[in-house]
Amino acid sequence: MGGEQRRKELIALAYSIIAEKGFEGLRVRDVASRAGINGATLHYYFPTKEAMVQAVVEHLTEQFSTLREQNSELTDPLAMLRQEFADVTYRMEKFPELFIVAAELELRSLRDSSIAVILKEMYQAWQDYLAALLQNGVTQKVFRSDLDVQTTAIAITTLIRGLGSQLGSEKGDQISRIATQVEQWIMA
Amino acid sequence: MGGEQRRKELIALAYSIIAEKGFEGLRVRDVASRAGINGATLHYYFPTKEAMVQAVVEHLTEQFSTLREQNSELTDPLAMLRQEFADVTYRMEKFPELFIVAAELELRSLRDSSIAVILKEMYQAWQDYLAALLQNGVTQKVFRSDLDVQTTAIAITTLIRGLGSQLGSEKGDQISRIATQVEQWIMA
Amino acid sequence: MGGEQRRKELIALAYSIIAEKGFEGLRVRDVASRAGINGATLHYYFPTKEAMVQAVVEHLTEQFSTLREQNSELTDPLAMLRQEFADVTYRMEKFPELFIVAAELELRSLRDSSIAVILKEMYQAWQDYLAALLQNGVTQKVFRSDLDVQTTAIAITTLIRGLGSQLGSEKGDQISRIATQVEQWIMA
Amino acid sequence: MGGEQRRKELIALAYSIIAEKGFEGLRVRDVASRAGINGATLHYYFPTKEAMVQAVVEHLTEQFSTLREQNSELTDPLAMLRQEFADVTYRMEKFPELFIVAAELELRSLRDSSIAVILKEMYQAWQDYLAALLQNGVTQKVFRSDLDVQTTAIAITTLIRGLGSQLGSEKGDQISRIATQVEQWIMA
DNA sequence: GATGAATGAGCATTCATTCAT
DNA sequence: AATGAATGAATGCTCATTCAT
Repeated sequence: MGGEQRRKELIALAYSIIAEKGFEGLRVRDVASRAGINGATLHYYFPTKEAMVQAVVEHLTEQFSTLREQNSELTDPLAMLRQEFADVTYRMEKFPELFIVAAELELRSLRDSSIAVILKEMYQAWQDYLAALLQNGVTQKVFRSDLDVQTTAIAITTLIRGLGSQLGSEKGDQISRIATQVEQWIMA
Repeated sequence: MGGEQRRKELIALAYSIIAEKGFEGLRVRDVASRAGINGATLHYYFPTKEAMVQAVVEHLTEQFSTLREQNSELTDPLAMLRQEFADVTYRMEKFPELFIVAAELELRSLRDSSIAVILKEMYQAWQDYLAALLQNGVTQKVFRSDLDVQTTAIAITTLIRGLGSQLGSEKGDQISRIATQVEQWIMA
Repeated sequence: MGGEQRRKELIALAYSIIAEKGFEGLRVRDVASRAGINGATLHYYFPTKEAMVQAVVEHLTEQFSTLREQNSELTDPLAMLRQEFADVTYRMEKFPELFIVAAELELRSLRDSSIAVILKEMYQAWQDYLAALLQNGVTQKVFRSDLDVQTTAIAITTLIRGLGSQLGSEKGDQISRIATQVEQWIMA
Repeated sequence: MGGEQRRKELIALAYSIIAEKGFEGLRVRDVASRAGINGATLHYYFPTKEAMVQAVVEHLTEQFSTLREQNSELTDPLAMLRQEFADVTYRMEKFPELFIVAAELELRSLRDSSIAVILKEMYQAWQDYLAALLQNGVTQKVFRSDLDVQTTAIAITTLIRGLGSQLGSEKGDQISRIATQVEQWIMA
């Protein structure tokens, strides 16, 4: 449908405006004008600004889970962990908005429980995936036997989330050095 | 000075409002009314809202560097690292706003370079302190010899910053578990 | 167009408020409420108060040059000069705001060069017209041969501008007496 | 008295601010700060802003009548008229604020009858002086016999008032050219 | 005389939202 | 689907004025 297409366009535009200017700088009119439509028309697609934001949240979770689905053929825990870091590095360079918008949403989730729920779910899935991966590595004796997999999963996701929302041109280097460190730490 | 006192009160109030509602929810009028004064009176202390925010930023950096100064008598690297985690845990429980406001500022720093400068300085001091601590530990053979101290310092600060701005009742436990893990990882 | 109509209405209302209360007394809200619309709606037509004022300036120049265009069929210099005074008298009685707003703008032009430019152009055209008229009269020996036409043109326009912004019920008489004097002075 | 001195200083400062920025730009605080005192202190000298403005009006009338008193020894009508133009030229160059503030007040007098009264008195005195001068010249057959002295007096004052509030670097030349013209016109 | 602190009323402007067309 | 026009409720900020000290 043309209508559904436009809706998606609007969501993507709102998404990039949030990345650019934060939630603070998100204006219904701006989203509309970037799409070449009238501000009033936008309300045809979203009854309210809040509804648009909700759609952006959903958009983010989709973006977030896109890559993981494709790498499911790997089985080697270390390779999978490395792939994880590679994914993140790739996304940080290609789609830095992803991390910025995520950070904006995390902050917002402190006051908006509906966002909190969705975000929690999103990050939980990531953590679970990592925890399973790590557990697998422990079982295969690739990773050290005294590893607290749950805590490590939390640590890795938190680390990555934090790195993502920080700025810096040498981000790619940084993350690869951190990846190397983490590997060293958890390897048997 | 009565005037200076009120100024500080206003900064503290703005600070807590930012923690509660984010920058998005910061209203000059709200700060004023919480202080029991007229909105116009606030402009007697701060010519502009932006000036007030700047004062809040300075307030945050002061808050941030308060505790570290007191623990300077320690010399044992491991004890110092543990103290670092203990400090953070203490602050997260007693002054969770600290981390929330910091996270708000981090996001804002993406668009406001004057904030970026101050934050960078603030975190850099922390990282330098940690790096020195870790290096000391490596030299004393308390920490493993293949430790990349710079990267580890970045990892630890990023980890803590990330944990601080996440919510959750069991935060204290989480951080102590992570502390234990990190210890295990970096010890010789 | 309904929209263009309203825009003109707003300009006319701002124009009369300036005539009534001066620039000092011009309030966006007042203009809006006289038009029966919300203050915010006015900003739909003019992005800023300053833009509205600019539109008023343009309105004034249009008003100012309206009559002259109609009298272009006259050729006798004396008749044309008399017509000029008659025009002014007519306008002073029918549209006294014209002169008051013009005087307000003249004062404002001392600090706002964009207004200065427009006013200068407006008055220059008038002076040029008068100078040509006077020169014609000199050539035709209707006016005295030692007449400094440029200076006289300046004197007459300045005189009229000054009279216009002065108040007084007997203005009509005054101007006709002055007209008679000026005639006497410049006639051969 | 030191107090009376300061009062005069404040009036002079308000006077120059009006010349600079118009009534629109007159701020009690600005006047005070230029005098190096607190805005509240100014209210010790003037109960209200309006009272200060009234004092400025009086100041203007004093300024206005200063020069005339000194030239009373002249008796030749033509010399006196020339002196009048010379005075005006001198003032326009040395104290252009005089004419600007006068123009501001003229406009204000349209809405403030108390100012209108004072201004009318001020200009009337000038007109009366000029009318007497002209009448004297007619009697002495220096000026043409068909001169309408009242009207001419009005015309000359209006002309000068108008020239004064117009801007332009070549003002001095302009006024002397006009003076020459007027002389030519009214001489026998 | 002078000031710091406070205030109320007001001001231009912004913004999400509504609705007839 | 789309828009022009409108609105109410805010928002940051200004300013003359007040008053205790």
